[in-house]
Amino acid sequence: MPDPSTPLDSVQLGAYFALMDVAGLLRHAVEQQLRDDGDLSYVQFQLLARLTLDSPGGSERMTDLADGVVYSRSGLTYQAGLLEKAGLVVRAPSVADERSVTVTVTDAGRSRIAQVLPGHVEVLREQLFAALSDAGAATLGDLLTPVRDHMRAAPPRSAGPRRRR
Amino acid sequence: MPDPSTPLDSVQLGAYFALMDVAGLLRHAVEQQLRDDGDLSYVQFQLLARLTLDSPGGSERMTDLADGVVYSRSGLTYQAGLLEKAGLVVRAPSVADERSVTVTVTDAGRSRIAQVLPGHVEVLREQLFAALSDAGAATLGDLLTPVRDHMRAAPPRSAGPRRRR
DNA sequence: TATTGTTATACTCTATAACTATA
DNA sequence: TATAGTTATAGAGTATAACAATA
Repeated sequence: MPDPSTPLDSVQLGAYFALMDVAGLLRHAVEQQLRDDGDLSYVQFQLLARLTLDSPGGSERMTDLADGVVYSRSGLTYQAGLLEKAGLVVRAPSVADERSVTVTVTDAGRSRIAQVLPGHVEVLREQLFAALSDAGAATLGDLLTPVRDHMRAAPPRSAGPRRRR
Repeated sequence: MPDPSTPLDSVQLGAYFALMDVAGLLRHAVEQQLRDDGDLSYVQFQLLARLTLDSPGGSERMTDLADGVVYSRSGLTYQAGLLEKAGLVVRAPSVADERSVTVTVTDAGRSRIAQVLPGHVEVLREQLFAALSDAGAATLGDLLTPVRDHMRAAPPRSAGPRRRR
């Protein structure tokens, strides 16, 4: 049961800033690599990777893609539009529900991911795993996966009384 | 000694995506809170927090601030300009080296941080620490602090042979 | 009425390159 | 010459609100 309005202790503070700093630096390095090697933003890489690796048939509805990749619907429309213009995905109305749009990776999209992956892994090895043992990586995943699940489940901040302003 | 061009195993992959997802979601939540409660971006919060909490006399050189907060000099000039326009910091030429500019938090800047901090802590408790024990937070910090140090030390990616393009 | 997705728009942020001034 | 910082500029990304179409 978390206490209400006491400050965080220095251990928690340290974990928070370390997390944000590492992720920020890593994202910066990774954006660079993706842009150089495959002309992709990180969001575009996430979308392509999810369709290529996680999705049956390489297809998914826009709404399902939005959850866990992008934060606004219009942002997803924008990114999907860029991917489609580049020939990496195709959009088509769903058969079951004509309101929905199904996004599908193309062969070009799959090969773009393949093209980018080696350099991506190289950056991760150099930047992240050079200072993180295999056991450390396992622990990190075990710690953060429940956090991700919790954050995805909980409504961001609509509930609760609004603060001063 | 990391192997050259083999793919990452699923444990490492999982840790990587969990890290990026958690940090992305958390940053989103935190940006929202900072904007609502104190009209600050996360970068501005970082700058103010660093000056207020870490710096002797609340002052630091532009160059020193840039390291570890912002990635380009012009980006820092932009953010510092916004903070100065809002009356939260003051810029003045350094006495020792007239090329340098010293940035100093004002009282308004300190009180802005104080104004924003309770809500900030609340978000961290709800989003991050609700799914992370005290021991987990300690472990997380222990794992990520060396990574941060490594990433700050190593040149991002200027060295090494360039990839396909 | 609620949901899916798009569009228009406005804004924030970032980076590159050219430039000034001091060391 | 090298370093510190600013400026101009241009581009990428995001969010909000209004909208159209289907359920």
